[in-house]
Amino acid sequence: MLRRVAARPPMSPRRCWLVKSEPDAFSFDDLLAVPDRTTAWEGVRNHQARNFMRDGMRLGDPVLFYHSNAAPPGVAGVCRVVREAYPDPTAFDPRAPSYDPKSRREAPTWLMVDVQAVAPLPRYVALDALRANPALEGLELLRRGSRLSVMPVTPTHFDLICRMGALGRGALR
DNA sequence: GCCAACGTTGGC
DNA sequence: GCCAACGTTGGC
Repeated sequence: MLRRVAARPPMSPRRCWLVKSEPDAFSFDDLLAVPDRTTAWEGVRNHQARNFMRDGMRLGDPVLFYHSNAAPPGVAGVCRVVREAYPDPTAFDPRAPSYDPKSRREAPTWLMVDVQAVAPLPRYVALDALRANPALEGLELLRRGSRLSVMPVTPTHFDLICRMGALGRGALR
């Protein structure tokens, strides 16, 4: 019996994302080692990044995991959204570095999503390789002064970066 | 560790 | 609402 499984209407392209993490703090390998290979993306304290999580990120959306402040910086792996935006409890915790006294439980300012590791990129895709690929023109990450920690990536760019990382098709989508 | 490029804060 | 000072991000 045929069963309809499409999670979103036809012609609605799946959105893709990129998140940054400093590997010294939390690397893609760390994500692979965590129970369920799933973590809450806590601590985002930028409104635009928050809005992407709140308004854009949907269950199942694929996400590139980027290592910032690394040597070299680059894309280390792929994960996916496994829980949509919900309040970030670290904003309520006075001892947390990301504590925000202005965020109240009744009206949380800051949200987070859960992401689950899908697969590491067999070949790490370093930032200079991204910059060297003309087909990646327009990638938000490469914009001068870009500092967003959560940003959208077009499906075309997403697929290309996966291919640059030698990730076999079918790991996603 | 340096510093450019941002975002935020707060005085006015 | 302007804008200078300050803090943070993140490549190098």
